[in-house]
Amino acid sequence: MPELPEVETVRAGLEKHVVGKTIITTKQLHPRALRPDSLGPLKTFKGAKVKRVNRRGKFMWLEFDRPEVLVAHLGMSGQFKVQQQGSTQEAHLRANFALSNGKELRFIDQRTFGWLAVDTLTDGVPNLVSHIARDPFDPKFIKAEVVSNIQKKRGQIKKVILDQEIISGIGNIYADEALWRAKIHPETIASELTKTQISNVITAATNVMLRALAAGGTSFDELYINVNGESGYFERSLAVYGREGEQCRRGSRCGSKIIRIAFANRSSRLCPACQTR
DNA sequence: ACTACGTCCTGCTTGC
DNA sequence: TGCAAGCAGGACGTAG
Repeated sequence: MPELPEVETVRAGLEKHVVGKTIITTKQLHPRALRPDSLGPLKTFKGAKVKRVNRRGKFMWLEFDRPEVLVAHLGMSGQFKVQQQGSTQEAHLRANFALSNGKELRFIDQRTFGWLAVDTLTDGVPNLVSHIARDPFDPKFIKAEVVSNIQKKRGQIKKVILDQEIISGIGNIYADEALWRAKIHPETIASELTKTQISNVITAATNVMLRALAAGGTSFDELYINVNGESGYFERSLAVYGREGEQCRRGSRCGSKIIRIAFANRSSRLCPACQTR
């Protein structure tokens, strides 16, 4: 599942492979590939030259030599690939942009939770992204402010850190990992935590995402952009996600097994010994 | 204003 | 063996 590290890997890949290229033709292959509130069709970008690729949380956008930007969210299964023009089409190809260098930028999305949109910027951020909070890697992210905002919330801490309007970039996997690292039970009410505990959660989330980013970056294929959330990091370093029934990795003192509990129609994974309420 | 839940979707896994 | 139910999950709309 693309969370911040995966989206950042895609952003960096796009930056490397499409900045400076001009979009020659566009093709939308699925009705939901474009958000209904998009300011226009994909062909808005015909003849546009890519200037830069930006990101906030899990949202990214391409900027061109014109006011319109292409906003993208990968949803659950979205991918970008840069392939040779005319090469075999992927099964779930949703949109295609022919580039000036003989390649194609392809948006692929099996479960169609992802989307593209034409938008414009206000103060450097697309209007569709203006409600999203800064992520921990944003130079203007102010940790003390976020800690303060989190402490005002009456909801469960996991719900709060998944709220993209409070802190962005964290998804279900990194939320579980961060809470395990900070030894906080996901159902703890945010306002009942100390500032230090909340600060520890944010630090843990930042660190776990940094490590994932490093792993994703090294496994990045030079020839095309392909991120499906399955970087080597997932198999080696996750402490709780996908590890229910297995031993807690807290070292020799904790012999507990990772459990799974229901959370908002989904699941949380945690160590019942390390993460008490 | 805030919270909780349903909805969108496809493919893999589980269980009868 | 075959089929249906369960599960995965981000963001948003709506109901309470």
